[in-house]
This record gives sequence, structure tokens and C-alpha cells, in this order.
Amino acid sequence: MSAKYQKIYQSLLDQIESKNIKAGEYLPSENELMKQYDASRDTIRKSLNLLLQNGYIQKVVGKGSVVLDADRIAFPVSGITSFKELKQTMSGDVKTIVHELQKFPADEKMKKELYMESGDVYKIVRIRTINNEKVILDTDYLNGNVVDGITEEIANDSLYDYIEQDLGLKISFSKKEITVIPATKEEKKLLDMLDYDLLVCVKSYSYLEDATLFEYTESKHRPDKFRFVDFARRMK
Amino acid sequence: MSAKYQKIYQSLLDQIESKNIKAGEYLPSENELMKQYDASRDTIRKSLNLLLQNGYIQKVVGKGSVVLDADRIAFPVSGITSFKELKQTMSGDVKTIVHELQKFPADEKMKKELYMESGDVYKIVRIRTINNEKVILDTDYLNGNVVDGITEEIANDSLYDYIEQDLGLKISFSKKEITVIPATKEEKKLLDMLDYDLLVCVKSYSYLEDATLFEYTESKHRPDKFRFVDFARRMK
DNA sequence: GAGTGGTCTAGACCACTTT
DNA sequence: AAGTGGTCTAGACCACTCG
Repeated sequence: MSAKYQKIYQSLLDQIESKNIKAGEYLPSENELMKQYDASRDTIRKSLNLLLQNGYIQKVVGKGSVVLDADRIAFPVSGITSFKELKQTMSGDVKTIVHELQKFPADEKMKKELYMESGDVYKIVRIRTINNEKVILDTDYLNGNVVDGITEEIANDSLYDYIEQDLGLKISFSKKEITVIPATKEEKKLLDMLDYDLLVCVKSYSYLEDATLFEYTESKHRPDKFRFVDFARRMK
Repeated sequence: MSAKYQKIYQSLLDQIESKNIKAGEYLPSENELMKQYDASRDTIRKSLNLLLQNGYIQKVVGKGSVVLDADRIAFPVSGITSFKELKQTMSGDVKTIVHELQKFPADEKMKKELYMESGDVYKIVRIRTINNEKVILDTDYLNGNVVDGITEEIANDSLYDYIEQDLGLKISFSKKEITVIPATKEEKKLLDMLDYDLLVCVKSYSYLEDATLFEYTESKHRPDKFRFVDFARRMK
């Protein structure tokens, strides 16, 4: 986070989020920003590109960079938000129950899902409660060759913090798939399902900076507690 | 699409998609690509950035750009795919039934959703069938000050083609929200709901290049026919 | 005509990986 | 030591919007 363009991005973002520059207003021109931040045009443009990609501004040729209305749909779910990070944007009292934690030699399914040839796999099953209702069931499978030393405390706190801060690995990107599936008896027993028979299933593959696949997750949400927000630019 | 970096992007993408360069292999280095395409490093890097953002490659410092496994999760839903575009990636026989098409002065709800002060709004209700099953209910509201002249044929074919090709407007970005909602009696009547009581609701706000909001859509999917795929890079 | 963003170029230094 | 990507700079021309 020491790069100049990232600092400028953060500085501009702060001004947008604090409503110092309001939705509908224009940012200073690239020329202006060059002077303000004592940076080259290219550096400024890198900063603006980050704002652009994350849906904070829209550039209009001949006019400038307009600030968009980020409140319209609040923006909790961008990037690879882990549950702990997500939690901070959620209302209500959120807790984690570690239901299962084991380490075992990778079976066929895991070798396939995690592209492993040998070694151990961690399986972690966690139940997430919101206001004391059990509404999310997370099952993680981790490549034990990449990540090791997972304990119940870690699983109870934050896996991502452990991987990034303690192991010093860098989580880089993920692929997610969202579908709706019937709840099994087992799942109905573990969660407070009310009258629902379906679960929203988010399958997720997470990768490190060097493109190593280290985690496969199935996150099953009670339908009424599920919400996903997306910002997308058109690519033609 | 005439920019040099976009052409290089497309060229590299073709090679990746045709398996000319396979997953796990490295692209030529930036230096190599500069020579191959007779371009500056900056231009090459712009092309690679597009591949990066769309999940086709991962850059590893000191090594190069690895091609990722795009097949792992197929990638139908990136950008603002309209239904017609989506259709092409779907299996099965897909049809559209225009159920309602009207134009009326914006009421309070529409003024709020579309940020209008006055003028007309189009309301279009369409039912999408897959293999003759009615599984998706799309309701579009369009700002009549921006988009005009919509007929049943257009609604039946492709709204986006009309807006982009006939009206010459440029669709630029959208915000989407995915939730699950109970199906109303009306919706149950319009769709083939089998035993399902829930619908996946995708609310979408679509904007033009100059940041004008021109469309608000509610797309309701029968749960078993819904699938959403997402690629995300971590922003810390 | 002045100002805006969009694109492209050429050159430089750094931290990192590999041999 | 050589090669890689990450960052930063300076200068140029274009198409576009606005007054």
C-alpha cells in the first residue's frame, strides 16, 4: 500500500466517502490533480482507474470525472471479503461456531477440487449466527501443503487473518459461483431454517498471489439472509 | 474497439481461448510482447491489465504472466450481459414473451428509482422460457427522456441492441443486487414454478457512458434455473 | 479556442526470481 | 548477472465538450 497511486486513490476515496466531494460533482481534472499531488499524469490516471473499476466515479470525455452515488446500493461485497471482513458491514450480532475441524489425507474429490497430487487437506465446518439465529453454513477445504497449523481458535477467529498475517501469504483473487440448492436434512438440522427448503450456495475458489489454489469453500445461506451486490462495467 | 491495446488484448485472448496458450503456461514477457506487437511497454501493460481484470491471467513478479484455468468455472456472467447476450451462452431453447408494454408519466416510485423529475417511463414485462418452461420474469423500467420509440418488436428482440445500435447510446456500467424473495400469486401464475415458493431477484441499475441512469430492472428467476459467476481481485 | 480525458511512446529505477 | 513485472516520469497527438 506504499505506492503513490494507491495513496492518491485512498486520498480521493476518503474525500468521496466523507462527502467532501458529493455524488454528481466532478473531481478536479487530471491536470489539476497532477499539481495537487505532485505526480505525473500516468500516476494520476492509475489512481482514477481504481476509482473507476470500483464504481466510485465515471469518466466523461471532454468533461471530467463525475462522482457516482455509492449509497444507492451500498457496496459491501467487492473483492474477496472474508466473513470477518463482511461482518463489519453487517448489522446485528454476528458469531461463529466451529462445528468441525479435521485434517486428513486428500481423497479423490479434494485432489480434484484443489488440484493436489498428494498431502493433507483441512476440512472446516462453521456455522454463522446473526442475532443468535443460525443462518449460514460454511464448509472450507484448505490445501495443507500451502496452509498449515490451523487450530480451533484460528477457525473461530479469522482464517484469512491467519493466512495473511501469520503465514505471510498473499491472497490475490477468487472465483465464485452462486446457485440455489435444496437443503439436506443434515443442513436443516444444523441451521435455523424456519420454513425454508432451499439454500443459497456460494462456491468459491481462492488463490494466492502466485496463482496457487489454496482454498475451496461452500457457503450456504438461508435465503432471507442472503444478499450479494455487484458492480460491473460493460466490455464489448 | 480500434485502440491498439484492445486489439492486443483480443489477440492474446484468442490465443488463450483457443488453448494455443494453455492454463498454467506463461505468456511471452512484456519485453517479448513489445517486439511481437510493435508497441510500447505501457500499451502492452494495458492489454495485460484487461486480461488480469477479467480473470484470464495472473502476474507473478520475477516470473511472468500465467494463464489461469478459465474452464474451471465457465465465465458467462461478466460485464452487463443483456438477456440476448446471455442466451448465447445458455444451453436449451430460449424464448421471450412480451407480457406487457406501456408508457406512462413517471409516478413517485419511478421518479425515485430513475432519478427523474418529469417525463414518461416505459414499463416492459417479459417472460423468458427455457425449453418451453417459463422460468424468468423480467420487469424493466426505462427513462423515456433518454430512450424512446420502444415497440413490441424491439422488446421481443433486444432492448440493448436497439439502445446501442439504433439510438447510438453507449451502455457503460451497472449495479446489481441479488436477493431471494417469496413469489407472489401473480408471479406464480406467470411462471412455471413447480413446487417452488421463492424467486431469485436481481435488481439492476444500468447507466450510460455519461453516467445517466436509464434503466431499472427486476429480474426474477426460478431458483433451480439461476446461476451467477463472479471473478474478484482482493483489494486491501 | 481552451480544457478535458483517451491513447501511445520512450526512458528510468526498483524488487523480485531464476540460473 | 540477467530477466521479470511494478512504478514513475515527461512529452506528444487525438477527439471530444463547452463557452
